[in-house]
Amino acid sequence: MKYSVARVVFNLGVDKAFDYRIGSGQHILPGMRVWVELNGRGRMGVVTKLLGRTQRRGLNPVLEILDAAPTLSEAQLDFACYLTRYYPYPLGEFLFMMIPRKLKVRKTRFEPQETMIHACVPRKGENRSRVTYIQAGLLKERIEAYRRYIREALKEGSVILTVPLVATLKYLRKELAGEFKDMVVLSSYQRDNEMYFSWQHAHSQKKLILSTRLGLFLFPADVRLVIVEDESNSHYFSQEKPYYYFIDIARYLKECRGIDLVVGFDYPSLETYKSIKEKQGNPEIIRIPFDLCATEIISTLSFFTKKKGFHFNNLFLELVRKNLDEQKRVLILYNRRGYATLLKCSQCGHVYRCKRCESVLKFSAAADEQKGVCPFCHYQEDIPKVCPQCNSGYIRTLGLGIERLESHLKKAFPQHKVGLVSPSVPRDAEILVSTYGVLDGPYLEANRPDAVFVLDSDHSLVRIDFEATLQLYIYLRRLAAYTRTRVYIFTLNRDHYVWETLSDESDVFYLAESRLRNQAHLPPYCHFAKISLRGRDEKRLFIGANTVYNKLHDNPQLEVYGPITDVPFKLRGYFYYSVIVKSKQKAPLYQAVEEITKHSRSKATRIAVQLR
DNA sequence: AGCACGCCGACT
DNA sequence: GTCGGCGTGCTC
Repeated sequence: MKYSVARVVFNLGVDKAFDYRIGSGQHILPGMRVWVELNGRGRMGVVTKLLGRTQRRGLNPVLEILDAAPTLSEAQLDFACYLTRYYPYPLGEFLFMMIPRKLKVRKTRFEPQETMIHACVPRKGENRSRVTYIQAGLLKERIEAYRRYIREALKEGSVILTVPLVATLKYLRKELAGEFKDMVVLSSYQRDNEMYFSWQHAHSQKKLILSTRLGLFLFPADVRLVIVEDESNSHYFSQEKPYYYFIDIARYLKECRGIDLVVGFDYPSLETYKSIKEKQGNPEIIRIPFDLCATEIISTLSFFTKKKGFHFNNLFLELVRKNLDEQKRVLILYNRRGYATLLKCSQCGHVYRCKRCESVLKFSAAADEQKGVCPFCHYQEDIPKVCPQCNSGYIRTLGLGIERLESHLKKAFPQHKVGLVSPSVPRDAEILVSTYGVLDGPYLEANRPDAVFVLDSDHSLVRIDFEATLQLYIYLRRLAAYTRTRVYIFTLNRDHYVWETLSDESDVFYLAESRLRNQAHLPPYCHFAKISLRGRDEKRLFIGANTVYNKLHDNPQLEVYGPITDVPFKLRGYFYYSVIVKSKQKAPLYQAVEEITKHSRSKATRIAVQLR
């Protein structure tokens, strides 16, 4: 069969393929990148199919073949098509996510190494594909459990082990390097060339690939097993388009390729909890018993007073002192970065705000650089001593951040070493101060504190987010696993149900949370879409958001809420409104979202969708 | 994604 | 009158 036409897909907003004429002597295979002319300009596209002929006359020629062998395997083309059945994004969007960054740049050629595999490895039989859940309190224990699965799968093909954070990636590499010599690391933090090299290496036979979430898109054709570590971690959510829920992508890859999936966690997401409960796909479940320290809930208005300056309350001081006297290492958690939360002129009351966002600049004195910092876009500004607005008042810093907390602690405990710790700057001291972020990486597990004080547990409950309680529960339980003797939790809401369940079996909390989610029609008991509109003109955006709302409202199968203003409402010069849509059935929701995204293509207001 | 085409308001 | 913003449709 002689092919004379190549069907090409671009990374455009439209879900459409274009046909090009193959010249004599051009050897093209599906999955190759080609350079062609579209609408009068050169463009890179991916060949998805070869055809004998088409109806259309006067096809443009394929100008250049950029690959000596396909950049994308047939398995990847197949998977991209599979994903478009579940997401309202065009095929090209997914195809280009599967190309390493270096090869997305204009006209870079690709000459594969000899060892790279291109042939499509046959799928494993569907009925033989398995899911395994591994629940263990410590990463160390989970890694031990993963070893056996990696070893087995490597006999047949490659293994991808994904982690939510680069810090965890480094830790895992160190742990696994001894046993698995042929290991490749793939992460978006690598430079283009380094990651290109890793990518080529990853596509040779039978490799163990350690990666952040992009690994599931750059998978080699002989992949046999995917392991998703710390499944419920919030870093697995894609922050930009296309929005996806990472564990779903792993599940789709499992179904599409017929491979095995191992899901590891200390505490699962409610989706995963539900699917385990219902024994979906007849999973294998491995539970390693948990070893938790005691937790103490302390009901108090605040851990400090502000009469004539800042004072910690006596109970807090007493408890910290008691632990320090026993030579214990204390960790103090407070979830506000920076020194102060507000910068204000003492004379005219002028408050510093971000130039691009709807936010108040917080004050940071870290690394001895005094700056106003936007908590959302990280815009920075030097703050003068005297107010530029009224030229007379001096600038006051108000509100408590961990940097100021650290300096207060230094004053309260002058005999002891106090230090700030963040996932990126681990440090050793008798009193450590940090935000909750430290719980996401491997740092705390490797540097276990003796006692922990959680000072602002209530803050996390106030968040307008249905995942807030679960998130707090997971953080507190993790703390109890990493801490040697005791976790002290300060709260105003002593009667919140999360406290009652904290020291029970985790099932007690999960059952309570599931019941609430079910009553409130929240995931995993319904399908959920957040349609976000972005635009520079606030009024027009609001009108656009209302149009979206009205369009959806007419559909009796959908529950529609909004439009609501996002947090932050304004970011980097753009305003944000969202419409929330829920539905018992998947089909009507996905169809409605498809309609909305198709018919609202306007330059002034852009739409993004988060589906789950 | 870009670009052309066509519709509408506002202004030398 | 025309200039220009913006919605719509099309690109092999």
